[in-house]
Amino acid sequence: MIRAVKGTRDILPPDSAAWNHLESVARRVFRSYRYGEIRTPILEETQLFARGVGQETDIVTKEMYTFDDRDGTSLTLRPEATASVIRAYLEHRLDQRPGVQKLYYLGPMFRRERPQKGRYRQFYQIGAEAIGSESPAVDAEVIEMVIDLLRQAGLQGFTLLLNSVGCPVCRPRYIQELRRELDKVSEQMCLDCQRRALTNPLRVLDCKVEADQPIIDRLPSILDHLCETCRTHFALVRRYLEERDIAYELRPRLVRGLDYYMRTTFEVVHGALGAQNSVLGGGRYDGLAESLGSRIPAPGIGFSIGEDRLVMALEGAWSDPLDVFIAPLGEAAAGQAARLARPLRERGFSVETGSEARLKRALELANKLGARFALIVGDDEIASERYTLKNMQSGEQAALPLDAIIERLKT
RNA sequence: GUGGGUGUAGCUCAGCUGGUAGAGCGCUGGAUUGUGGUUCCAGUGGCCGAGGGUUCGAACCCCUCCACCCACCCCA
Repeated sequence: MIRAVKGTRDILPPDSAAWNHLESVARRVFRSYRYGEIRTPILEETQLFARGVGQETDIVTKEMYTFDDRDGTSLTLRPEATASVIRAYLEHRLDQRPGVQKLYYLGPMFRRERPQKGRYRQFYQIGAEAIGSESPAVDAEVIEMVIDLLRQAGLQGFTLLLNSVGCPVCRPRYIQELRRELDKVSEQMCLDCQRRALTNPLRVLDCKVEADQPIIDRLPSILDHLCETCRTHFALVRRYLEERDIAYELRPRLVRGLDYYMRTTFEVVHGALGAQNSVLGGGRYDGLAESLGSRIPAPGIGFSIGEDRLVMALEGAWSDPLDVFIAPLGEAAAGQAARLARPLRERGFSVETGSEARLKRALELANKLGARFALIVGDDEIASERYTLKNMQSGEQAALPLDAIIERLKT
């Protein structure tokens, strides 16, 4: 048998209802902050990600689905969306439009990693970007919005982690300092850290090995090495968040894996997600446009939610119950059942019409389908134009005209 | 890419020291007339992940693959 390819999966009903619910909450929240949807291609030129995400990142070096098009152009299935959004912003000169450009997106991303809990090769992200301003007030609103979204989606027990990773002025100085300190202590650390100390010292801060923690705690903190501009920016972001009553944990050790992040970075974590406890990640990326070769600046901040993980973290399956199961008795009744179904559907009720020969079978099926009501349409009903509406939970039933049925369904 | 775990019915699993498979749930039908859920009865369903080996005989032991899951790396 042909199966779904590794790391991809089918999302079937009733599970898909939870996804739809989450997506409609997200759209509603985005709209309330006046973000508009952007739909970018899933396929982009490889260069976009190589330069945007960062030549040295894991994503670019080993996780991209890349292939040559027939004309030889190298194409890649998008591993994330921010680079595409910035590309579109520049391509369509959105910088010429008034105000901050506020865009949201949702859809599949692709990374060729070993799948595990909360990690797929095709996974879904819901994200947003606010482009065209360096103001810390924008940072605060973006974070406020995503927290709002999580709340409205019904997520409980999550933690917002906040940090600043500096800018091209202060980060290199910090990394230099970090390297100096690591030279002294790295041999006491785990093998991974010894490797990281040489290749990517910032990653050492992320190490989860228990024995390394005291050592890491004594390493210099980026927050003590921010330049003046970054320091005031971060102070303001924090103040604005506090003014909005948004609780966060300061995590000077929070490092993001994509090269383009600068200044504000944040992440939301949730227990019960396994090793992949991050529900969302985001940050500011003021230099991204330039690294794509643009002369037009596009300073911005954004986030992206791991939809697969958020769905996993949301407890209780979202169900979409069947309102009415119509059980026609006999061939004459089938036509009448269809005539009754239409006005009910027009009013937004979900309706299924059965075709069971015996009422017993029809009710059995209505029960299995989880119908709230069954509507029995037989000869008596057709003659009197009063149809038997049965409440499947209580078992109560009554013969009612159509308008009364509609009223009853609303309960 | 590296480790660990697991592969038996649609699903969740049992199968003792090797004698060619079971349960629960589900699904289908029955307990007669236009009343479901509970109950009872019957039925459906499996090249025991694949290939090879040992053996009179393998779901079970050995080898090799493959798939899925979890973890590392890294990230959503």
